[in-house]
Amino acid sequence: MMMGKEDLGLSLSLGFSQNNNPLQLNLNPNSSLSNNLQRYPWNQTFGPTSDLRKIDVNSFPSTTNCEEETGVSSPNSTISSTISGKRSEREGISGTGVGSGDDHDEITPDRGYSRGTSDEEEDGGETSRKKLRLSKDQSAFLEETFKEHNTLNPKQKLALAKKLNLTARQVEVWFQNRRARTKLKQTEVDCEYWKRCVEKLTEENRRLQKEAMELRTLKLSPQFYGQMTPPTTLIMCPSCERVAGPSSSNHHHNHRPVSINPWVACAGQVAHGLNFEALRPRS
DNA sequence: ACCGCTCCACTTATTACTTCA
DNA sequence: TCTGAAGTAATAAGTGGAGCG
Repeated sequence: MMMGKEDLGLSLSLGFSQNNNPLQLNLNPNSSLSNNLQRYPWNQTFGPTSDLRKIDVNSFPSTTNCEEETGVSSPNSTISSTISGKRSEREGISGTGVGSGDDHDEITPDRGYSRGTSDEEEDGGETSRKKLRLSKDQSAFLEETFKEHNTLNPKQKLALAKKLNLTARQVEVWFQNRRARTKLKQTEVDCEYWKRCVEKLTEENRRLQKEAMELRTLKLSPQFYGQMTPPTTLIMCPSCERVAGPSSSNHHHNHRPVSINPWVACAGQVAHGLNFEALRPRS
């Protein structure tokens, strides 16, 4: 809110149909992202043309093999990462990283950060975890990659990591967090949508209740009741589902009584003008 | 059954920023 | 106007569980 943060560039899908969204999020709990994407949709790693536009190289250590240097205690390695069981089991101890052929860039036990600066190294013995802030260029590149594919296969991950001078783990974490942010954002958008639906329905309900009350009043007053036309069956056009009064003989279709389903839209319209399409968030 | 891997949900820690006295 | 503490949002990273091959 008050942050001068760079825009995340969340080109979120604001619609519910997943057909026309650049960044669709499947909120169906039964379908995981990985399933949606058929695991690894982009069959290749980054082409040679996808260069690193202005990556802030100055903020990186000169070596590109930062991940291999990690046998030394990284200034950023933490208690939890050293003590921790699971993660080090997964990525560290085995040391095999991803099972791809890229043996150079495999994840190493400490998952050392790539931007260790001299002042950070001062507290080499420190156990508090230092948090890396990705540079703008790194973030931008990750963001663009994410726009194309929100998951990475191991090769792509490694290639991206190499490109950005990050560890594969950092790239992985970034993508995980990014997916989480996207999902959260989508949830917020959905929430807004349903809130507006409820408001609209409440309003409509109020209106109908008022109308019913008026009708009841009319019915109870004999002077009006006597003049009223007999109760009529609401007639709805089966094709366009518009309510047509019995007198509207000039309607373009044949009429027969059909139950009115207020939820069924006809050409974007819903009975009584309740149009939920209009409430749908747009991207 | 076990293993290695990835993903997600939840959480924590850190950083960058704003506000205010 | 400057300054430092407090508050806040964003986000990198840790952790554990589930699912899959």
